[in-house]
Amino acid sequence: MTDQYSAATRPVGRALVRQARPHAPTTPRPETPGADLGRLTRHLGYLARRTQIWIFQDFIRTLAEVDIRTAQYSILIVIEANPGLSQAVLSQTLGIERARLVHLLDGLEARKFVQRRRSISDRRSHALSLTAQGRSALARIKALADEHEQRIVRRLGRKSYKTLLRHLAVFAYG
Amino acid sequence: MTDQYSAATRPVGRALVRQARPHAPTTPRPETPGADLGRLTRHLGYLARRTQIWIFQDFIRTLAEVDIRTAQYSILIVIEANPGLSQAVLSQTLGIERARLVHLLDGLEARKFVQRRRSISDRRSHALSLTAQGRSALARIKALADEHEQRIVRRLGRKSYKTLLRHLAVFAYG
DNA sequence: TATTGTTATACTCTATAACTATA
DNA sequence: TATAGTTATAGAGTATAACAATA
Repeated sequence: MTDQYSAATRPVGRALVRQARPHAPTTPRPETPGADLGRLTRHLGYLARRTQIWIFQDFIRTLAEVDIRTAQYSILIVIEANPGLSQAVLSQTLGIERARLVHLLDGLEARKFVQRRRSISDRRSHALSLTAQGRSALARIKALADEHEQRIVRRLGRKSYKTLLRHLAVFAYG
Repeated sequence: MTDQYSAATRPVGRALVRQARPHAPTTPRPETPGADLGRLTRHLGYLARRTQIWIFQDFIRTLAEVDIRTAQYSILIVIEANPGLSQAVLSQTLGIERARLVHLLDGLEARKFVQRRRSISDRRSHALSLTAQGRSALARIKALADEHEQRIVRRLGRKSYKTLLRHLAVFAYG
């Protein structure tokens, strides 16, 4: 499912609001809420959701120029770190449904960022790898992702940022 | 949009896996990933996303018996804290699109948890409030939500939990 | 029999536009 | 003109089932 406590996305830069891009942020802003949130502010899930939305909005805006969104980014990074891995393992690693992964990889393959080759050891599975073009694109993509991350660091302060990175790790691995 | 770095939901209790409930968790598990996540573990957005998914799964499972999901819960709580507020303000407060809010309120009204009355001051808007039945249901709902929250506290440890609550607040308000 | 990748379907949520009734 | 609530539609993401090829 991935339901929501609150939901929605947000415009930060005004230049991008009301843009042609489908699903670009335009919605009600989380900040300075018009009414009392009650006990929601005592739910970690609510805060995690608002945080995730805020960060993803910034990520998407920052990487709009290379037309890469979060799921695509995570796929490129994991393939880079594990060349030759199968779709099944990639699906398991990122928690993306294998059915959905098919379409995401179709898109990245059409853009010549990713290659699917038949595995020699198990001919049912595909060995995934980045193309030269994919590696080259990824350099720029990572630079933009770093820019994005630095914006978050500035927003939180380095100390708070580090603290969060450390304490949230339990949910992502280990 | 609300795109994703990684995505997906997860079964925690095995009893509920492969259940009839639509969109119940069944997907690949984040924990013990099969491959290297690379720099993803250094992105706060990735960690926030995995955290949100983990927590929402637990919330949905815990409140399945009262058939309340995260968005519905947040609406009930904010109406309770701000009786008489309008849909516009509720939308702004929670960051839920007003178009979507209409359907969510339709459902809660059909269950007699929520009431829409014409505002006297501005006849365009609705004054929202809980019904007696809604208040009574909310007592049970809150108890289950507290149970859920305590499970997160146990998972993280109270100190880590408190730290996260404090540091994530910046994204949700202020 | 079980797994890999694929296709298909249904449901949820997000983004937008257009409409009505009020202001 | 503008705003509140509503309706409708399209795009993204999630959950499932079923199928072909392979193990």
